[in-house]
Amino acid sequence: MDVADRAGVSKSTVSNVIRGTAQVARATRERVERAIAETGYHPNAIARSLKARTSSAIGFVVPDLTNPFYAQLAVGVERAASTHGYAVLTAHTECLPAIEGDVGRAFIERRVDGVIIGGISLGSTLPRMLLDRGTPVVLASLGEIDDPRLGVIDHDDPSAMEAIVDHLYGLGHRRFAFVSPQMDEQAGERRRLGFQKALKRRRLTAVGIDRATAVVAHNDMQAIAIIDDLERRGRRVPADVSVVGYDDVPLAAHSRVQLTTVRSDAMEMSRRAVELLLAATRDGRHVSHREMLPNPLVIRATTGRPPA
Amino acid sequence: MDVADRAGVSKSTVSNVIRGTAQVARATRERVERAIAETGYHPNAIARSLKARTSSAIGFVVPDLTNPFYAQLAVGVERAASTHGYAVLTAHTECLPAIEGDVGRAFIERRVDGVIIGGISLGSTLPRMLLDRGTPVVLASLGEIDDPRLGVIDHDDPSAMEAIVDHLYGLGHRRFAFVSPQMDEQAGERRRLGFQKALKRRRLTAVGIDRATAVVAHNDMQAIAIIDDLERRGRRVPADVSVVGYDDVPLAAHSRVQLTTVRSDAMEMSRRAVELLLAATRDGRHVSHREMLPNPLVIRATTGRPPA
DNA sequence: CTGAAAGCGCTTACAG
DNA sequence: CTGAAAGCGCTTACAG
Repeated sequence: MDVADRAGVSKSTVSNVIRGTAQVARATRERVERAIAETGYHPNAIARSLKARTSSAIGFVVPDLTNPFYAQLAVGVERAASTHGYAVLTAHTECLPAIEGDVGRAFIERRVDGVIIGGISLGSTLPRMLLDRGTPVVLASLGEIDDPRLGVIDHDDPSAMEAIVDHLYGLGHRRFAFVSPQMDEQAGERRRLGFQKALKRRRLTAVGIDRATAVVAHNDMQAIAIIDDLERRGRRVPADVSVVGYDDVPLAAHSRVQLTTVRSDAMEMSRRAVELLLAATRDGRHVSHREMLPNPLVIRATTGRPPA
Repeated sequence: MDVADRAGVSKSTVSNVIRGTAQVARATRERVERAIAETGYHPNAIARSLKARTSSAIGFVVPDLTNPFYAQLAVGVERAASTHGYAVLTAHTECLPAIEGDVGRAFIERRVDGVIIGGISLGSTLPRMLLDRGTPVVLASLGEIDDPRLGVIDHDDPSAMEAIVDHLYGLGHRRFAFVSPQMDEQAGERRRLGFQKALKRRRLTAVGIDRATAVVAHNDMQAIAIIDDLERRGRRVPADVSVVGYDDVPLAAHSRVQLTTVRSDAMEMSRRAVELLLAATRDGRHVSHREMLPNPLVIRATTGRPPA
């Protein structure tokens, strides 16, 4: 109204020039533009959202931003979303069901147009809660949850685990341990299962970490923490124990780390996730689409022959 | 309206029971609550925001989420904000002025109730842009920008730099180099200045990294990258070159890294930042308050005597 | 204790 | 080409 008064027009006209859609006489438009500049007016996105019934915001739920893999996912999501004019509400859950519930409620109340989930607790009800309200959701990197409405961008964890075990077995290892994530993560379960299947195929069963000559971690950050722990207790990596991670975070390639791991492309993953999500949002439907990204084994210097 | 019809009351009454503020007869309240449960109704926060003229959202701008220090800052901000019922809009700027401008505009249009800035470009106009519109802002960890309306939670970078140089000088180093951040960060400048002052006090001037026996990096991630680079080129740390970081990210304590650095407490920093910001928001004023957090030197294994 | 009315700041047919 | 009117889904005095 302030701008309208100053330009001597109605607020409809101001709206028309701002959105640039309707026909507005040149002189009128210029007067309005001048008034906008003079008043430093910025349209109120909240009012626009209320009317439009879309928030132009998406939710992003992540267990732990402190893990560089998730941080990269967050960066990718934010970058892709903002390119399309969407804001992103980030929620840090630590895979705690109570927090996941709160987050779901908050996202629903704020009417996010869609949600990208980077990781959730085992058996989480969050996706269904959202889906049932008509909010599209895509899962990035956390395994199949069985709902056809979901979008899923994922890796082939079982194959990756097979490749890891194959590599280690070829080196001569026979005593393997798997280290699950600290958090009760959905994805953890699937990797562990893949690992066990790969062992079974070779008529092996997992042993405790202290008896193992090869330790497979759920992700890189954990592998790096395990190396720290082993070395503090006087065991050398890889001379005494081989360690394998998962994700290929930037640090994994560092000269002091040189972690053998599985490469995943968080940037590409999040880019695709946003793309699929926004397409669904535009069409007012669920994503209902799944795709796999390649995740090759990267052999570096934390794996070697077992001690004789 | 749906809930109201089902409960046979007006929407005013529904509103009253939801907000729990006005007096509502027991029987009526129960009918309404039942109707809410049956319909799975969730209030529309957008409409509420429009009416209330507050979004219950804060903005968080960060140069690079991939840096664990910033990731921790983000976690702390999100955790503290959600505790108070605020959502956080995260924006990743890479210290690019163009992006900072876009972010500022987006935050203003979305009417965030305040913004926390973890890092911005040198000479950024973002804080003023926000402040001038009446949006409170607090700067975390990036040095003083001269505006009394700002909230500032910071470290004493000059003292930390003095402590670093003192440590190195005591070890016998005389040829120092400083490595600025890749991004054109505000904070980088101040640390560099502190570093130079500390050298000057000892009648020294900085040399290039290849001639230095002691390298001081703007932050840990950079220090870690420098170690990688040096070691790939055959120089040993600390036998040939000492390296010091800044931040004390979790990784700095790792057995394979053991980085000498300056401790900062991102969690505490962000907690305080949110606290100050929300207090200002509630009172409809700017923060206008600054405080320093301690940042002691942590001596680990990347610093030692210079080669003879 | 309950509800009708006004208003938050926009957008969007529609009439002129 | 321009503006009056209705409506998005809430909240909030205020009357009854």
